[in-house]
Amino acid sequence: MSEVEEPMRLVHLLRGLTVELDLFGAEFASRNGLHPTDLRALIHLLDAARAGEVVTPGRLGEALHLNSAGTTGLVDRLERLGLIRRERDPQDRRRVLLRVEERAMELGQGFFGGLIGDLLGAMRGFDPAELDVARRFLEAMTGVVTAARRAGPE
Amino acid sequence: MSEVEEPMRLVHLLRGLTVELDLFGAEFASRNGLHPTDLRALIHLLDAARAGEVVTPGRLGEALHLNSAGTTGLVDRLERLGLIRRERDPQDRRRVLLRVEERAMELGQGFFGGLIGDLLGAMRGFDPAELDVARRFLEAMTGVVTAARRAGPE
DNA sequence: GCGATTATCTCGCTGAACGAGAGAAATGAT
DNA sequence: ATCATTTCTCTCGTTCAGCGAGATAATCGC
Repeated sequence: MSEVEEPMRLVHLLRGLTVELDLFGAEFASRNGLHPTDLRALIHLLDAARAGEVVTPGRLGEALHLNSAGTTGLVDRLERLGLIRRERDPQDRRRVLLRVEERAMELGQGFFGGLIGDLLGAMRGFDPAELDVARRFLEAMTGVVTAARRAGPE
Repeated sequence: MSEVEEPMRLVHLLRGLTVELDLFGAEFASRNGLHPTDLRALIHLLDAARAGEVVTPGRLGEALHLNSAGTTGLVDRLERLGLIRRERDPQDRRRVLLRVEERAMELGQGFFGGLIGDLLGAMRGFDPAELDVARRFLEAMTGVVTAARRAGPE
């Protein structure tokens, strides 16, 4: 194996990993009557809820690159599924706050819980120094992709 | 930082990385008038072409989890875009072979080329032993996700 | 040959997401 | 204070990816 092969193999591993994660999410979504977009929205809402942030339809649509009409449809869907609740903001009554229901938390737990546990389990096969290398590596790769995205894929 | 925090941070890094890669792909796709499915199909076709394998609509649809009607639509789209060409298999004239056009190769190069170069560049900041750790780490994580997917997300 | 199987495509439909724009509430200038 | 502007959400009508059902055509097994 030459010295060029090893990094290239890592690139393919990265790609393969993202494909697997996507498929995992897609299968979970379809089992629960969710569309890919719904799952992405749910993840975003749960992240925000955990960070103690308030999400409005506008912000959600922005995060998912949906226009306002599509966002309304998405919020309607999530509300119909009992995952979120609309609530007028008393401070600024133009705004609607999206409250995450208990059911959404449970669903998120079902999605992430098991997988995260397994990932953490697999990480126990690495010592702290190795995990630190992995962290630096992932940070470096994420930085590259983020930068490339900002610059715009040519 | 406790010892539990570090692995959890790695989980979030992994997730963040896949999100960034997805967004990168989605932006590239929409810039070129492609749907997410079209890009996934293109990647699949280019991979197969590089491996010297022949792809038929049936196999492509299977890989992307589309039914036959959806697959026909997808192939129509790709053909209309001049990315692939339909060709009857002379051996088994029920089958159609999907030939990848030059244009698709160039498009794939535009998508992967720059990003891969940047990723390889960033990897030069790691010595061989570290890259080996990263490889083992990614393989372990991929294994977990693949296994979880087969078992079925609960 | 002839029925069963395989591979692809056609038809009609559903629904996610879009563009355009309406409607309500807040903000700022005069 | 009032009126124009801006902000936020939602409605309407449309487009199009993907689905289910089934038609069509070629191959294979007996």
